[in-house]
Amino acid sequence: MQNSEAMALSAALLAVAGELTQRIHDGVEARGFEGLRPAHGFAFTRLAPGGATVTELAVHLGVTKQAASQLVDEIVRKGYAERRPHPHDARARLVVLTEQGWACTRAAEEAAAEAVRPWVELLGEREVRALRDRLMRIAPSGPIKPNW
Amino acid sequence: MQNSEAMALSAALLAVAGELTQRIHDGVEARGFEGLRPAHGFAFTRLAPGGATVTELAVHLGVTKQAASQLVDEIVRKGYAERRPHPHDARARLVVLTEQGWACTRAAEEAAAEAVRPWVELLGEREVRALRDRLMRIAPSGPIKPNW
DNA sequence: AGCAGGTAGTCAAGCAGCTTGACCATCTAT
DNA sequence: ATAGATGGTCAAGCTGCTTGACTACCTGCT
Repeated sequence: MQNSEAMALSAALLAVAGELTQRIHDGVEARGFEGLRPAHGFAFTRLAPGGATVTELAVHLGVTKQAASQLVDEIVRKGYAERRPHPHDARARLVVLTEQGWACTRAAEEAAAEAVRPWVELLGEREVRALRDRLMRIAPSGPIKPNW
Repeated sequence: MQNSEAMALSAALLAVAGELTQRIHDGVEARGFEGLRPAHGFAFTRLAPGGATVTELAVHLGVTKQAASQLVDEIVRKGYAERRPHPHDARARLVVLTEQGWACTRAAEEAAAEAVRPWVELLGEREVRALRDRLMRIAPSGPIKPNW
């Protein structure tokens, strides 16, 4: 594959990602969850399964644990999560979503579906599923680095 | 398309975009262009065709013109671009890439090709081209908002 | 021609989110 | 039992962005 093709692919991917992020963020706000940034959303996806420690969150977000701790402060203060004692480690605290946190997560899913809808109209559902499958095969499992 | 599917697609897209950004950035650095951030790369793509004014750059990046001006200061100081008088407007200045700026752009293309290579090995060139075509059809023309 | 309002760019101050560094409490391995 | 590693927080500092204010220049209307 030529360099210029690779660059065109990269540019398109980044442009789509940027717009998607914006649309999901706007959709979440429109549903009444304010004062959140996209980084909080990335945190929610890590917290959702069964909670996580600050350090785990820091690894997932690709930031220092101080930054992660500060982010947790914010979402706790706003009522989206709470710190509970960790069941197996007295040093650690398990950060889990509150009911409001779950509601926000569901709102994000709705917003994502809304953001993707124009793609379905343009490409068809079959093509969008194909896109999803290809992306999922090349998606890394490492940290989500939002800082670019 | 279900909400959960849309969310999975979004997550995969953002993860891939994040990793791609990181790889291109690393590749550019490995080729000897240091002290640059991904945002500079987005600026270069706007400057490349025939230069741009600070205000045009600001719109493209989705930031204030003050921030864009500051970014131009940086890449001028580092020798990647220069400010020339605008041919038709004495208020404006046309920011154009220097030879070093072009060299950096070529390095970014090489890095992009390198970053995409594993995808080609995994999916095949035909599939990656299909991915590119789909993404280009849904890519917006608006500002690249790197701040998420 | 001349003036009013809009636009390009810069200077200055402030802020938000991140980093590095230091520290204590607790866990784990020897 | 003790030494080192790990989870978390406090504090200070930096960087890239924002808002606000200003000058120089362009454009359209009278």
